[in-house]
Amino acid sequence: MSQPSYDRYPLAVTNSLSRKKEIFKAINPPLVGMYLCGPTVYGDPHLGHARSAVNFDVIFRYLTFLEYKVRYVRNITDVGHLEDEVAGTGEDKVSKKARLEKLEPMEIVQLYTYRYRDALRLLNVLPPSVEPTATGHILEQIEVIQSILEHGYAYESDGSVYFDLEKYAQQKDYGQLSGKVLDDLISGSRQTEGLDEKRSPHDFALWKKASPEHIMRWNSPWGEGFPGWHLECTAMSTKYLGETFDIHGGGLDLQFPHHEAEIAQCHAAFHKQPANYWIHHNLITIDGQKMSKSQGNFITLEQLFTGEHPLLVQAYSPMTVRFFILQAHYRSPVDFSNEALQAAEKGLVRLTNALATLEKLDHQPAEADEVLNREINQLCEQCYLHMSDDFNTARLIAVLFEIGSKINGLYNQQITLSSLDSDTFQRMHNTFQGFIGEVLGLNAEKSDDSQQQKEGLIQLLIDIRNKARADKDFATSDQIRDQLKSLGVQLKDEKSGGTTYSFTN
RNA sequence: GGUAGCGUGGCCGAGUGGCUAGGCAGAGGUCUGCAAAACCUCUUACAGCGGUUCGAAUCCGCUCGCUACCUCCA
Repeated sequence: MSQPSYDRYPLAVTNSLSRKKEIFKAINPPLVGMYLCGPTVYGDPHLGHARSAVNFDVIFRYLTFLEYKVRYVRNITDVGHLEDEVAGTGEDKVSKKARLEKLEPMEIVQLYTYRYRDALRLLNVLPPSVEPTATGHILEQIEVIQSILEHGYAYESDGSVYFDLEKYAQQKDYGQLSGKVLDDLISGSRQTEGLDEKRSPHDFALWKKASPEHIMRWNSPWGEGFPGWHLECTAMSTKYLGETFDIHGGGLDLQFPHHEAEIAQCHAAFHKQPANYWIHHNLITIDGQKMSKSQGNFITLEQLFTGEHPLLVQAYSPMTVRFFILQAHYRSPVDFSNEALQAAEKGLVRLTNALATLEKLDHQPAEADEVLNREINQLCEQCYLHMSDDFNTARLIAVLFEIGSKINGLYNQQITLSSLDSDTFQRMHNTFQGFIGEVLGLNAEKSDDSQQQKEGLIQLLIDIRNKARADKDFATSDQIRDQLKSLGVQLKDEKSGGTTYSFTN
């Protein structure tokens, strides 16, 4: 009967293909297919992985919030990602790590896949609908290669298969995503040796012949080998989302060459574009420099959560990190600093305190204040409008702080609670809770048994302290409050005479 | 060199041709046994120089500074 939310709040997304904001139209609503390039699992998850996962988690959550039915595919790269893609001479990243640590490649894959998932769970990132691996889709990748060969955009050379970029660029529109022209690439490329197999240095491998010592190898029509890095995403997105799907995402650093190659492969194999909307999030910098493996300045998530890193003055909770990431728009660069993390930590406390206060409001409508009701309703409306404007979490959070101030005012009785009508109060309640919890995913951890025990103990101390206060034994009451504070529990004496508490770490 | 982008108040970070977010930090106040939290008030910015305009931080040009991609990276 009622129209779905996505019709009421049309979504604008910045499409990297056109470099413009476009109105999002799903191919087959309410279904939405979304693919995100996940990690290559050969090392510990770091801040950059967190940003990618959190940014797209919120996109996934908001689409779902708007009543789309989203199939969200986020892959795990466990083969084919070489150290030097262009020369094709680099070692496979997973293989190299396995060799260095004297482990089987699949042990490396298993170890870092679990670490990645564990870190994301702490960050309250929802699991994707499908999390496929490259090694689990060798057959599909071979099929894509065969299709590209049949269409004449690839060639076999000594047991390897390469994408014929020059031919493709002559006949199709290459470089639409990155704005790069093949001629520039060729003229700007460095001299490389041992490229006899390739017709052009920028032809990329679809299938690589395995050298005798190479461990990760599979049978194929071209002999034993392994798939090229760009290919897996084409094969897996096609399998689970179709030849053309709605949204393809990834980090800005993947735009070229990875995503450009995906577009070329898809056109060459299926004569279709893979995705209607390409969404790229910006990267995290540290002291203004890109965080990267090669610079050695990256901070792993474990280090961030424990504080054990030379650059960190303290530990930061996963929710603080999540909030820090979401305070900036996904297309803006984010520079890491302790000051910024600390500010985020405090801001998050303010927001979650307001959320707790909301639950304490006992609303009994009386005479309505129209100005106030209109104001609250407008704030609620803005939450949708900002998120529907290219997932602007920064503006959403600003509005949530404003609603939080209203909630505090209502609780302090500086604003008359009864002057809100029932609909407005309900809407404020659902919007505030929904956007903080369901959309931004900033909800506090669920309480378990030990949590309940802890809360019982705190309540006991509060009772003892309040008795001391009633007896004007402030030495005792202050001692309880000070010691609880040093344990990370902040007591607050309310005007009404009761005492509440919150956790400060 | 080619391509893309950025420069906002003490800090972080939105946004936009006129209504000039938000958070953190700082100052003062209300409340409180004292605190904490909350609330109120204050500090008012858009690199520089030109141009378009009734009006620009927002559009255009130039200058300076910074970053990313063009090699692997989220």
